[in-house]
Amino acid sequence: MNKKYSIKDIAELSGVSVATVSRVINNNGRFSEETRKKVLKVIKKTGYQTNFSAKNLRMNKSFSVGILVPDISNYFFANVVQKIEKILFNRGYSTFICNTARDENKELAYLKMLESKGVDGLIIISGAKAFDISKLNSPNKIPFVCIDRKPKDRSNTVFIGSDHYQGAFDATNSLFQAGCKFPIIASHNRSSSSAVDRLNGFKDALSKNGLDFDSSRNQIVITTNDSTNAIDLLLKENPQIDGFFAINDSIATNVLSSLLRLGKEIPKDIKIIGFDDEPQDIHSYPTLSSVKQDTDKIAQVTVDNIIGLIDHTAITGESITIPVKLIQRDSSL
Amino acid sequence: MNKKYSIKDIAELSGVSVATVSRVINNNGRFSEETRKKVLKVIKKTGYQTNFSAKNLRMNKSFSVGILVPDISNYFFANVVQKIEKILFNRGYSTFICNTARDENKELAYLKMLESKGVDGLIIISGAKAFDISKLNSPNKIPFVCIDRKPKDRSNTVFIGSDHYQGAFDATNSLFQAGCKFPIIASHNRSSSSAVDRLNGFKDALSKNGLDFDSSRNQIVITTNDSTNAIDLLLKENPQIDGFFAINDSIATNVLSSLLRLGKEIPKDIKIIGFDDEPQDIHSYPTLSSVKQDTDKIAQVTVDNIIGLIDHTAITGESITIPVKLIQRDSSL
DNA sequence: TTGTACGCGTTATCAT
DNA sequence: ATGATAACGCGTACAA
Repeated sequence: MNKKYSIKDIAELSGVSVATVSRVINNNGRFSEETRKKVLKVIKKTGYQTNFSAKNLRMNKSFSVGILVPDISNYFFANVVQKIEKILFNRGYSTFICNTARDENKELAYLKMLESKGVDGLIIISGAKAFDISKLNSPNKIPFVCIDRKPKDRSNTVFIGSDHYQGAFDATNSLFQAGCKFPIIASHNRSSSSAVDRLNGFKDALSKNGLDFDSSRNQIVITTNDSTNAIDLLLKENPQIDGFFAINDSIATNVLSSLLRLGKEIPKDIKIIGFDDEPQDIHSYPTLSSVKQDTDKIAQVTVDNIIGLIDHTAITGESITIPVKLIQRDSSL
Repeated sequence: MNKKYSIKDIAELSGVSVATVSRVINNNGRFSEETRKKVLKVIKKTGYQTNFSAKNLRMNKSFSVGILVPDISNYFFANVVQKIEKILFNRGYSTFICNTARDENKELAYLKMLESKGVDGLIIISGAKAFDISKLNSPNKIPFVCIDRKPKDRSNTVFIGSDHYQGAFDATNSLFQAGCKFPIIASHNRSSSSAVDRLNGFKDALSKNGLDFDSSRNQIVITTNDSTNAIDLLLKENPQIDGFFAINDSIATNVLSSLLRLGKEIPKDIKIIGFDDEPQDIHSYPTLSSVKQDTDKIAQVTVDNIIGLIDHTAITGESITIPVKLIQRDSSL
């Protein structure tokens, strides 16, 4: 087993000073090609690696960022976090991924820890409604970007989100185009800015097609794992219902299975479109239509902006909307 | 905005030396109750937080661990990682979650980075078949535990895995008990120790019920998103097939939708059981039976062991098997 | 082009 | 019970 080498060891082994080694490693200052080769050779031979604790301390920079995410086992979140982490790694940053479980106290605890660890930047995914960076001690010090849920004050951050409104609008509109006369929206009981946007898109698509939104007839809130009874009731009261726009794919599959259980034929009797384009959508029967968020783009834009903020090459106050795409499958044809 | 306080500032503000402040913070050495109160008061007022870069440098310990995971958007992995991260955080450790995408080069790159960042321990989830910690520079220095996939050499690590064999055996056996005469296994084309264990469990359940395993008739390897044709073919050749044990839920739903597409009735004509108990199993139609891994237990045991190894209160060489549980739903009744 | 010396914030050792 | 100080590994201003 090898021992752990420090920059001092490298200096001694290559017969130069630590300053020179440092310069070679970081390509700073000037040095002869000869010493460069000599030093690099020793580094290679010894397998020397930078001690980041020392470097961080000296430079007051950690080459790491923190990501706050509500639930990493949610497909959309996992997907975008994964892509962000990959891009960050390729750009020399490592990532603390923190699962807040939608708990504001946890969020704060994580933020303090991340601040203490000296992260250079923060990525907040769908944070608490009242997300407030000012709870931290060095508020103006740590730059942060927000994804998915609009923060209260957008002036000191960059906001990146999908075009939830347009996605909902397109999905609902396509239900009409496929022949639906009375589509409704199936949602959960959490209120996030994305959920609000999706609801608005649904409403506007309704009115564009000559219908007024009535929450008692055009909306169902799914709160249980088996919503068969609730849906049965609603359908009995409103037999004209012939389409569902679900606020996410989990609710869409929930609705789908309930409808099948009630003997409905999909898409003949009732059509369904979900949101997020989860992998299993192609394995449901019938296959599930869904609105796909561009997680590649979201991740790329997020990393560009957080690193930009860290390097002072980007500015806050921006609000970036990423287009979405409706994926038509059997459930809405 | 507050400035950033160092231990030196706290010392000055409370009229003691930095040494005393350090002692109070870490509850080391001895100090009067009076100074303790005084110092803590200043800390509270200033919002002082430890600078971990400095602490790490001094103590040669980072209070952080790295997790290598093949694919965080896989439900099982996301779930166990999430729980591990939570427990670690509660025990004062932060976590670098690294997505290796089943790429050995990436795995190595991550390991080097983590080593450089000075992580105190490593958690390897389902790592490369040839996972070899000796590629690192300080091999004997960083303790690690392995989850899910058995490492080549188990003597210098702790291995933690579900009882895949028993899960597969129970699932297959329950198919027989539900009336199946000729169940087959649906698998993917990756070979992992867990996949091998599950296959063996399936085989043994077969022979216990008087059948010999024949890979051309008792096994189908799913490689595409739509396996309808392949399944159709196999069913035509072997009309006696009346049950599927799928190696995971993704393949199970894939098979399920194909069978429905082929006009089969589930579970009347053919019964299905999957593996991992993913959330959407209860939203498929019919609901999907599955073998549930105890991710709570896995996470807890993992953290106990890695911290144990770090603190030298645990030893390597152990192999811990976590029981699984068959969840019966409509697809196999 | 290269070397010396200092400081980053913390903990630990040795005094007092 | 408390204080002074060395040491951790690194980057850099300044000197040579």
